[in-house]
Amino acid sequence: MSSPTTPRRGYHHGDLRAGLIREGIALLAETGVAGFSVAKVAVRAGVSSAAPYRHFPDREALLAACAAAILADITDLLAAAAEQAGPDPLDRLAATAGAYTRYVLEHRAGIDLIYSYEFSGPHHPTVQEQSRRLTGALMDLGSAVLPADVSWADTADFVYVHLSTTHGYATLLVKGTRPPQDIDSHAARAVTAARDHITGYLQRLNNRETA
Amino acid sequence: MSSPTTPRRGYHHGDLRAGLIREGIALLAETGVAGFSVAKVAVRAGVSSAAPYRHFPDREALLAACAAAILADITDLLAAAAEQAGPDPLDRLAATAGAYTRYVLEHRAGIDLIYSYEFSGPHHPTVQEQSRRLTGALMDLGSAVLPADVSWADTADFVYVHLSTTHGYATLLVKGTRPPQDIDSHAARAVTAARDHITGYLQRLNNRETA
DNA sequence: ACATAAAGTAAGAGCACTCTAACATCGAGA
DNA sequence: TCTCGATGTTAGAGTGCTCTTACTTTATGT
Repeated sequence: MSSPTTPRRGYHHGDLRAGLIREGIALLAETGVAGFSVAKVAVRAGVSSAAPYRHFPDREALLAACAAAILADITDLLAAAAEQAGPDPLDRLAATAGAYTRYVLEHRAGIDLIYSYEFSGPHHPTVQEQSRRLTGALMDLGSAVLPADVSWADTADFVYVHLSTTHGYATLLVKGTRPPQDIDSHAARAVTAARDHITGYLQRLNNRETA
Repeated sequence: MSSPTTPRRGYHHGDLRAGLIREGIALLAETGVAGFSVAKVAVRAGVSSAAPYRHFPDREALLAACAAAILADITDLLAAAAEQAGPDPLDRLAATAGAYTRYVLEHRAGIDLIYSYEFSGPHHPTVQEQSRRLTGALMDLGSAVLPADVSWADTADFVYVHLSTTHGYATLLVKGTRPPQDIDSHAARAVTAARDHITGYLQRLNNRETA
């Protein structure tokens, strides 16, 4: 095996499958799901419009592969951000909001995809698996924040709202109804918003116990 | 069931413009922006595929009209929910989260549109105006919750996060990665999440002042 | 060396959609 | 009543996309 990163040296591409996913994600970032087409991805990857069908049975399979790749990237980034945030559980969970926001701002519309398609169904097991990885990671971080006696279902709700808050904030930012600022500033605001939600949640738990 | 729209009385439709918008919103709810087409909307409204072009210059104009109508509906619903919530400002703002969630769950994917297109630009003044109406209403409710000395910019941030949280929660629900429950229950959770964020935000303000 | 499979290409059938052009019908005012 | 503008209709040109078929090129194992 010689260098595996040879981009299109001759008739064969080298690693077209990975190239298509990469260009697919880039196209999604620019045009959203609505503007996605196998033909455009093929052009971007520098191959004929029939070539992708050697690697994916149809358009939906390529979309699913992109969705799975995005989910995997996000999960890795969130885990890394939590790791970098130090030992405090609240810091760790809140940090994921910053990483998520950063990713969404950098990859723009691609995010719609991972929730938008019916990829949650058993028809796309790869996406489903990556989705579970993401929620699993968040559940670990979330349960570390909450008192030990909080049920699994309540933890799931809590984590779900945390993800929702972050996702909503980041996606609305992308759509650009707000004055644009640098990514760092946006990410910091997302972390603050996440902290506010977490402390509000904990305070409510506390009030309930002392009542 | 030939008419969710006004039944045509003869050759002429009666109010095709409004019918197209209504069916456009319904189609968006079913297929999302990706599945939207003028032709399909025309079929749903019971007219030929050329008829819409008497009322809208092109596909984008019809989409914009749908977006504006959705925004107007949401704004009215949020205002009504706040009114019904009573006098307490926190109750009033939190109630908008429930109304928003309810609307999104009932209209499903249509929500993507109002943020997704570049309708924020000056090219679509109607959408822009409805968008301002929505944020204006939220700003009123938001500033009533916060202490009087909070700046306009900080209030805007606060309101933005409130909307983001709600939007994210509702849209993730629609995409259905969670076990489905009745709308009331989801709306109630959205209100709780909004309250958590609001109290967390207020607590942070308080801590800052007493520091 | 050579058969074979994997991975590309060119060409095109078939389809849905956008939008235009020319014509038909209806309602309303002179 | 009669005409005219608004609002429908049918027909179709043009575009772009998905996916198939048949062919070409390259990598690889024996």
